[in-house]
Amino acid sequence: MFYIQIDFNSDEALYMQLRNQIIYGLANDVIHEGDSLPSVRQLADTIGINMHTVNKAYAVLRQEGFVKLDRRRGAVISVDADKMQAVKDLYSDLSVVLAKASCKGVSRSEIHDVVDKILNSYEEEDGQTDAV
Amino acid sequence: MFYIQIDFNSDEALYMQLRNQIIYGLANDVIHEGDSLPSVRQLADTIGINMHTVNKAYAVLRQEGFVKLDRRRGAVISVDADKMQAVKDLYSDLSVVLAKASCKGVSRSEIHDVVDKILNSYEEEDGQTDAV
DNA sequence: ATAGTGTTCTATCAAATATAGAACAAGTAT
DNA sequence: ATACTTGTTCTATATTTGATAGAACACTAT
Repeated sequence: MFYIQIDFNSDEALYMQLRNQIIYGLANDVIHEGDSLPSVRQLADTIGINMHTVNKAYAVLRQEGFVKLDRRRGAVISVDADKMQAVKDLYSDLSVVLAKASCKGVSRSEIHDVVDKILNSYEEEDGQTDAV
Repeated sequence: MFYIQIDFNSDEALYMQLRNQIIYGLANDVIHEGDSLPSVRQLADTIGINMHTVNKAYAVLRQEGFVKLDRRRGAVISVDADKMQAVKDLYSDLSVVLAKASCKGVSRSEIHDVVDKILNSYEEEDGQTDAV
């Protein structure tokens, strides 16, 4: 298990890196709805971090509506697609980022190009690899 | 002085809130190239935080190429528009945000709409207010 | 000279991060 | 039933970050 890359020299918190990696996996169709994530202990052992750090990442993902907890199957991918909330979150997440880019002279069309480039990268990835 | 709003109950660091507010001011044309920012001590006193916290925000803004230090005028807005770097930064800043939105079912066109909505809000603001 | 720039140094306190070990209720496997 | 695994919760500790504070420095403006 599996594709997750953790950078121990990063200034980003380990549990946040882990959360992000799982979201990337979802966006790139490497992880799918209904998949079981490894147990907190197992994943912690695999990537060499503490159980509680993985648990925190899972708790965040649950809070954000990406996983649900099935007592028999552990943490299961179950995306709660609250569209209204998602658009709200997107708006606040983008505001600072776009302001910064705009100040730096990145044009509207260039911003749209970057967005498309990122979105296209999801579809180019093959989603058939059984990663978990 | 002036439009800056700090939320002491936010989980976001004060110096980062301050940095963001100044970038918002730039994007919304409330602060302009060549404007002097208040001194670290003065701004700290105005918004009720420590001098070193303001200094850290200024240091970050300098590091990111938004202000330069003029010994006679203090911190002066001077946007170093390194387009290549700005697009790179935009790309990495957007990757997690867009992955999250994409997982939540926000479509490509909806994302572009949010981007345009944010960018349009900059142009709607009048930039004639002498804020500093 | 006096006062004001940003900056740098030490210091302290609170909070966040990561680690560790132990235990719990619930479910699975044998 | 027994043993094991699931996420979760509790206490505890070490490290780092964020925010505060006071002092001082080199430089500039008046």
